[in-house]
Amino acid sequence: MVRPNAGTKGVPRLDREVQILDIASQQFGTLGFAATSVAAIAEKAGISKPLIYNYFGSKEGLYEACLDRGGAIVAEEIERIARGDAVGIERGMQTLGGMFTLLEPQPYLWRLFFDTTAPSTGPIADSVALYADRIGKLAEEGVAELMTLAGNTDELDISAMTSVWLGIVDSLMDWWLDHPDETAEQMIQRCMRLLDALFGDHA
Amino acid sequence: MVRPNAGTKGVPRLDREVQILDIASQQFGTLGFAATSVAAIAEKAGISKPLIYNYFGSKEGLYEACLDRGGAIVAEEIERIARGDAVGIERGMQTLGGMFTLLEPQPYLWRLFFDTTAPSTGPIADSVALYADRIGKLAEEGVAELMTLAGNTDELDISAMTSVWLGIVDSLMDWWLDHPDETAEQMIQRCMRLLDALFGDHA
DNA sequence: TCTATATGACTGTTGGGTAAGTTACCACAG
DNA sequence: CTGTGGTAACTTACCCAACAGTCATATAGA
Repeated sequence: MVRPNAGTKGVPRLDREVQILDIASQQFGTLGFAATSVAAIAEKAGISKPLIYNYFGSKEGLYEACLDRGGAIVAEEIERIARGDAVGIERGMQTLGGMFTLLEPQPYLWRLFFDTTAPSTGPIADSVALYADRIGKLAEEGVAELMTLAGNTDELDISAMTSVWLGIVDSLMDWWLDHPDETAEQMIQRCMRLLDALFGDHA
Repeated sequence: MVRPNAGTKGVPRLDREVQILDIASQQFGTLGFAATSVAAIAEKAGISKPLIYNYFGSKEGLYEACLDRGGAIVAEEIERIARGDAVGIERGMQTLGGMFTLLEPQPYLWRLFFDTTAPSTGPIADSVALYADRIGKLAEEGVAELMTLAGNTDELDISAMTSVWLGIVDSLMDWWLDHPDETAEQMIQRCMRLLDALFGDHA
């Protein structure tokens, strides 16, 4: 039987993997794990489904690979900023700015770590937890610092405030996805203005 | 053929509908639309799947019914508070308090309106949009008020701030779901303390 | 007997995952 | 400079489980 396209493209595995990860990250990040189909990713990449399974083993394996690639750069950037000497709100703003700059071409990467439709058990949950924890830990550390300065060291308060902070970052990333023409710099300026509106000396 | 249970329960339709809506709302609200299966709802209710289809027509119809029931009370409460004379942060805190009190037994109801796994086209999207808009409009109105007081009337700024505000409510509801022993009153007190930590006169 | 309440058993589709084979290319023996 | 065998890249066609949705039928009570 004639299979006119089998094996004829000759794209090296590593190149193909990068291409697949780019497309998969975008799909997972915008639609969520559950709503993303492997077949759709294959079609967007112009290849067949089995090639993806050959390279990544399973849908979860593919998601994990996306996480590993995206998580590394995001966590490193946040850690870099955490090593600086900014504290409280200032540290928060620096972190936000770092995220905007880092994720300028692909704000959806942020959502990989907090996708509620990802499986909550199995190896993927561990992997998600790893990065979510790594990011969450740093967030919690920053929040705890701020709260301590304000004289509040209640653990549940800190936990709730961390959740709120991550929710704020989340919603800003969502908003950015809905306004793709905004540059990172514009987002940073906008956040400054929002902060001003909250903390400026008005009644 | 023997069907020992068919038609023997004699539960009036309205009672059954309420029971189904209770269970469905909880499942949709905690797992999301996509991850919830009608069969699972039927099993939890101790009835069969066709009865649900008989009463609600489709999975989307069931979701819509959940929305209508939940949306009505949530939107009304927010509107009630909006009619009051609180403005700015104060109005925000009152709204939060109202939500906590209203949703004390079922914080997951909040998530029905902002479920990203719900279909984005068709009648369900309209229904979701209806309530999300109704809630979003009031949020935007409150945010615009606050921003105007601070001298900022930029539309995109207001849009972003509204998104952040809804994200804050969202993350507090999520946190509450993870800490089911907290009472509404405790949540309100906690939010007060978080607000203090942010706006108190510390360095 | 008529109607509301209810069900077991089915269908069709979607989507994750797989088996088996095809094509191109490269290394190397003759 | 040719065959020949191994391997990497790739595909078609399929399997199977989960799940939305349906049909025909059964029970109980007015």
